[in-house]
Amino acid sequence: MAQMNKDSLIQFVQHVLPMSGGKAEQLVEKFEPRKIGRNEYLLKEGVVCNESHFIVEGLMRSFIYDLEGRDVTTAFYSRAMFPSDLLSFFKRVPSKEYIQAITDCETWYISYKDMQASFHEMPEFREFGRLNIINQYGILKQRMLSMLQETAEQRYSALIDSNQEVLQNAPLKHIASYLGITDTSLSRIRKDFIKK
Amino acid sequence: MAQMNKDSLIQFVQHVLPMSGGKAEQLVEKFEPRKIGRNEYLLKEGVVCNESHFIVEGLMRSFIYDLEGRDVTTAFYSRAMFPSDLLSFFKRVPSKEYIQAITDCETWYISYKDMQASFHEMPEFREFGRLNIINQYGILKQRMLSMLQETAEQRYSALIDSNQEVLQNAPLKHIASYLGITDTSLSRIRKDFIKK
DNA sequence: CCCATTTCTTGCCATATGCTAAGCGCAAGC
DNA sequence: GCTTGCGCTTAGCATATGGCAAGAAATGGG
Repeated sequence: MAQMNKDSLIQFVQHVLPMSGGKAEQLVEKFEPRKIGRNEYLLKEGVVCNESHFIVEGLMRSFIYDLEGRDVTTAFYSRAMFPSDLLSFFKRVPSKEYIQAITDCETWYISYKDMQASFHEMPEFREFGRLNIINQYGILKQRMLSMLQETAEQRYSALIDSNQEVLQNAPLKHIASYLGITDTSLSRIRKDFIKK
Repeated sequence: MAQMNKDSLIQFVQHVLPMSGGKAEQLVEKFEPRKIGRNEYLLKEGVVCNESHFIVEGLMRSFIYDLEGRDVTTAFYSRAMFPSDLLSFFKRVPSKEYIQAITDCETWYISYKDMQASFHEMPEFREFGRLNIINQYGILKQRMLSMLQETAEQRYSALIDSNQEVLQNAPLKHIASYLGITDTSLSRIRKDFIKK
């Protein structure tokens, strides 16, 4: 396997918490490369999430089965994002959701054990970790707001503006459940959309 | 002003991260009491959130004005919750939302500066802080899921089951915008609900 | 290459929710 | 006591979305 390049991860760390390149390299020292094939699972329901992945290339989604057995997409993850069940990872409880690769993916990952060790050894890592969680929270909150304020069509419009990759690779029904509507409705919305 | 009792805060800390009572007392040493009157603002848009409050008694809500100028309730906060704009507090950016007391409130609060100091001095405080943020994330995620999967009526039902205090003190229009519907719709849902 | 499956679209009708406006009850202030 | 404003309900109609089903189009596996 060709040696993967850590640059995107290092740049991401520096973007979250400004620091020297050398320090950033030190922070990500424990991250290991991984390739995940299309349709492969990164995490399954009932399992404690034990790794934190950073996506270099590819697209993933997380989903759950609701009470009626419907597959509900809870998030999409593409380049420079961390697909994981934060609750499961940090609280060491079984995951309630699945995470699956939509396309072939390449990631850098670190185990829970190594992350805890780095938390203890490097104050910058702690700070990076905290800011990263806060950012996840911010993303989720923004999405919550869009559910409260916007129509399904507006949410769809925002999604294709912000993440073309999802549109091109994820099947319509997964996008629909992510937006909180049915695939039928999304198909109609898309039709109206083309006219404009 | 009568001396407020720190027990509920101490118990909360121990609940989030099990530790001895003495250790817990040490953790919350920097928290100061505060009384907030009905309708008073804890935080306003454009201001950097500088304090983290723990509610001992009372009810608050956070809200924003959307692009059309509508008042949208983003959260309710009651006993043992932390009303704050996490993003503003930890990233030191201006808040996008308001936080206002619905009833007279009593809180224990700590300043950003003191919290940072405690983070550096006490590993347990760091761990408590991280778990606390993760828990906030979990609450938000759960609410996101309810928006994706449940009808407005189911969300209303869940709210009155879990937080009677909101129902009794918050005006219907604020509950409605929190649920993502109009006050008209909520009034109808409530009517249907009584029949059952 | 063919078959089976999945994905997407569309039509029909039902239901949920929004918008506007009217009306009622209640509490605050003059 | 009266007015005013607010909170809540209700009605009529418009729009958005869902449920179901059929069929077309694309995809994948042998």
